[in-house]
Amino acid sequence: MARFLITSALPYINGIKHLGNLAGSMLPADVHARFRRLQGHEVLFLCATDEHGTPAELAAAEAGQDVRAYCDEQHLIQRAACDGFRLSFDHFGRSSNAPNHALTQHFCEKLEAAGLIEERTSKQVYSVDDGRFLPDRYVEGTCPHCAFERARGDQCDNCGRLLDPTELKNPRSKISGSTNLEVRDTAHLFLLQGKMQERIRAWVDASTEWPHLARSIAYKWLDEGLIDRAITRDLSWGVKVTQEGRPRPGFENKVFYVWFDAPIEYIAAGAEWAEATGGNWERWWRTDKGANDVTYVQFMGKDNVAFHTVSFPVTIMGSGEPWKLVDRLKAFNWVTWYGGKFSTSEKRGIFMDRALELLPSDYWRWYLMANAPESSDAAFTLEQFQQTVNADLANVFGNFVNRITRFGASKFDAKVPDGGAPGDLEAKLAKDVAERITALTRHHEDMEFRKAAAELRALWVLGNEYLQVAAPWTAFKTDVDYAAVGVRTGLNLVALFAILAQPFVPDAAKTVLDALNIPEASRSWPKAGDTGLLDTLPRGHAFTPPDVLFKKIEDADVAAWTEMFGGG
RNA sequence: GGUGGCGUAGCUCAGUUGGUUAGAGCGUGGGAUUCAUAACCCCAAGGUCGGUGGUUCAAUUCCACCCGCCACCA
Repeated sequence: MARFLITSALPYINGIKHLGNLAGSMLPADVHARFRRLQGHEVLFLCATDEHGTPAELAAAEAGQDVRAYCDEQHLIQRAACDGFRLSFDHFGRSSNAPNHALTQHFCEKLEAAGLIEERTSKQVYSVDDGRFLPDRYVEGTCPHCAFERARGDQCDNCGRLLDPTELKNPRSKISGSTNLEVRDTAHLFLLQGKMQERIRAWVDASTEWPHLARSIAYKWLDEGLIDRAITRDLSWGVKVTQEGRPRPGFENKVFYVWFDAPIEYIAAGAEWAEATGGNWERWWRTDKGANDVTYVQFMGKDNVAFHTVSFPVTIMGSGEPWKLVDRLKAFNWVTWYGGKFSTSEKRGIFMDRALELLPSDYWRWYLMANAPESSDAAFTLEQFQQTVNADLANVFGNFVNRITRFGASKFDAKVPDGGAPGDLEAKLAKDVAERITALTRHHEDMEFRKAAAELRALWVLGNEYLQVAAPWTAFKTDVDYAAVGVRTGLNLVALFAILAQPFVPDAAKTVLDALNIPEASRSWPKAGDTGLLDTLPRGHAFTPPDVLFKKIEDADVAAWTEMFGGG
């Protein structure tokens, strides 16, 4: 038994996430967490909403809400959607909660003590009417190079040139449209990442288990040289800046930059979990307090790799304290909607809450993992979704469960039949099943989700192939004992298939295992070398054929959804 | 613009440390079956492995350049 700390990239607070966000971090993290638990390992699976930053403030303003109230509401919405998708977080926290404030301040003070923080003054655009400093991209104006009238303060979308907001002609606030702007001096804390360059490089050198892509991204950043980075902003919503536990002089109206405090929430979510459950979070996060044997696995989208391999490690390692660093990481590409981007504003694509209104979570979970965007972006289309789900879940798995439990119920009184003895056919099946379970287990351990799903499907097919040949419905007429072997083996396969399906389709698996009256203690992952998997159910063990597991998606459904979501 | 990833059957993707007939699922066509959600099972057709050059006895697999898509950085 080992210990696994698993985190998913934190969903940002400004609105419910779409299926692409789900497929790229939260869902695979959940599948992996479930798999490790089933193997008997100890797992702490953490996630949280990332709530600070200007986009949250603007979204709140647009909704006509106070930012705190907005985040409270959005957090609950996202949490409900995560529950609906059966994401089995041990804790789903909030970066705006107290533990993260305390830890963020703690890290900053430790970094300062280590000589990695410097206060610098810079010039920034201040909007008098908005009563606030404006982030670069919230200043709009005319490009000094190409005269494009809607250039952003950081870059001109027309000519592509990088800009400084003070260069813009006729600058205005993107927030209010006000032109009453001034350039003012403002002080900020800078994290001296450059000083950590060699320590980070040595750590990346040693991180040989990372995917090639992750290491090359990290090396690219290191090769270009780490840049000292401002970690505070002139905002009110966020973590206050402190010094020796008190408000830092001159920083009373500033907060930490969201990119600094957000990853710290991974740790703080552990502290929140401890508060809620009485658990010991430091045992998971501090190598001096029991976390030495923990394997830390992170799931994220490809855009986030640099922050997880370089920026956040600078914070953690720079503190000089023995915090747990990532051991294994899994990065995903994007799921696209008919080859294009999901878009909230244009109502393109399906979002988590809407998806659950259409179909149970298992349908989405299966499709998104069987087609996970592992090697490149993966296109989501309703047609492909319909075909995959109908074929894999309804026809191959669901129908297998249905055909054998119904036959067993009608001919053998809904009890696991006695009589007969397994022969060559069953021996061959046992061998094939064992080989595929070995492969399936390896793919889960390697976090190869597409391959794991394909392997699981292949196992289900083995069951159908077996029944086709054993044909207990034919044997029943002439050789009841042989029919009994077929039914008994088939029922054991049902239980086994459901056990193996739990990480991907937990609800359906539970329905099947409940229908077969399989005790909770007997639902764990098979171990290498387990034998007799096809004859574990006691003779006479009663079961109830479950209702149809997966209803098929009809063409009319697809047509209606296409209309609804603007597909194609 | 720089860096990295990707481009393989109608669709979604494996794979090839260079080597006889390039794989899977879906979709399509045919067959078998009736326990089952008109499901399952078997068989078949389908690809000049993005393009152009190069290295090699041999390249889809290595190299160069080009085209297209994606991401990050500037």
